Amino acid sequence: MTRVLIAEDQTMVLGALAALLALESDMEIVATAGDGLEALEVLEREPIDVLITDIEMPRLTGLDLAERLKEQAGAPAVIIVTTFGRPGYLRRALEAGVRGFLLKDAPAEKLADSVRRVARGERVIAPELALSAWDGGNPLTQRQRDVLRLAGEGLSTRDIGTRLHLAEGTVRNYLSEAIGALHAANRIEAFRLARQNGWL
Amino acid sequence: MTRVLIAEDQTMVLGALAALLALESDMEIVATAGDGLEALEVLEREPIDVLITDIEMPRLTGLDLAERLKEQAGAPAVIIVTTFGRPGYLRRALEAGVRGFLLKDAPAEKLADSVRRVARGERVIAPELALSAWDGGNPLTQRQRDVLRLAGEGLSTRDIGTRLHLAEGTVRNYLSEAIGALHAANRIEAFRLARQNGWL
DNA sequence: GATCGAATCTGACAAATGTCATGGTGCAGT
DNA sequence: ACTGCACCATGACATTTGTCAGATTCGATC
Repeated sequence: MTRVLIAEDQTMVLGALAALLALESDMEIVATAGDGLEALEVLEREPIDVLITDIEMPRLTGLDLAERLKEQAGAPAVIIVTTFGRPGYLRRALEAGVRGFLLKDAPAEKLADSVRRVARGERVIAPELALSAWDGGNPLTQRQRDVLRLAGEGLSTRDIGTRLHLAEGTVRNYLSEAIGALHAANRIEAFRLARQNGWL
Repeated sequence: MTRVLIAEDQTMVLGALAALLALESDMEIVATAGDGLEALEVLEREPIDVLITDIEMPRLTGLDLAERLKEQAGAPAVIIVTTFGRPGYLRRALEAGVRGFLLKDAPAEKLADSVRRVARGERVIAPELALSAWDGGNPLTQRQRDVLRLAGEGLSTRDIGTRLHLAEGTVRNYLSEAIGALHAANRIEAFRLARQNGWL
């Protein structure tokens, strides 16, 4: 009997996924969690074989969760199930020792199948992403990311400078570099590209 | 026996929702669809009592689908199930004669319950949104929306002008108006605000 | 310890963006 | 027919944003 924990912030999707796996006679849904912190609490008091988790959740994301578990002995095998196949996400997940990485676009049957594989020690990576993981890392430096993230919220150059304790010219420079690195035309496009690729 | 059709582009979520409703003995999942057009095809050849649909889907969105069905006689009752509780979405849905509007944040049991209610002719609106529907309509004019949408993709003023056959000054003017109408500081913030509220 | 490269900062200048004043068109109410 | 009002459209002007050349720091390599 494989003991499963599911973490997902959209309650309806969480319930639906639980219903889906509950149909499998060799699995037991021990508990469900609405975010990463709840999942950690469950893990403290229950032995879990496989943790299925979304990435984008409040308080603690699935990636942060996986990174924390990597340190611990006796941690469960982790399967990430996400909407967004951003290369940066997959890369980070692999570095966190995640054993499965699936897209919500994949057929539903794939999930139970993946749980069994991962429980056996295998790895399961969404095939459409398997290649993209190694086409280079993040093209942005730390500062470029900082600045671009704030620009994406609609802050002006001046406000970004104030927030990061930088001169306006410096902020513009980082933005310009980021725009160049991403082959974008302006800060808006640069932000969209970086976001799409999980580089922020 | 209530005959149900589900439209949702994330295959795994689709499968999970189907599994969830299949547990109910008084419902039959007649078919599932990956987008709005597929749903229309099914509706042509199968009698359906209740259509459950996501909003953001490729090719034909759930809102467009609902608007088309409004015209037709013998159309099914429609329940929208969406991630985003944007006021503009709810307003448009209500105008399209939708009978249910739920968030994916709602508990899973709520779904089967809602299907039964709308099948009986009742309306089901996510309580946290019921109020927000009437706090004023869309503050943007058609042209402001057009321009803002393109600006949000990262196009320059010049490119937007070319695309819409407008002078650059005109484009800047609409953007300026939109920025003012939304109390934003620049086009980026304006885009974010408009998007969050479903005004695009 | 000299050299190189990468990342962090900055200001001057050019280009794009935001504001404002103005005019045109169509439509509802008088 | 006239008035008021909302929306569409434009160009002149001021401000913000993007580019570029260069200075500084710090760690890796020879």
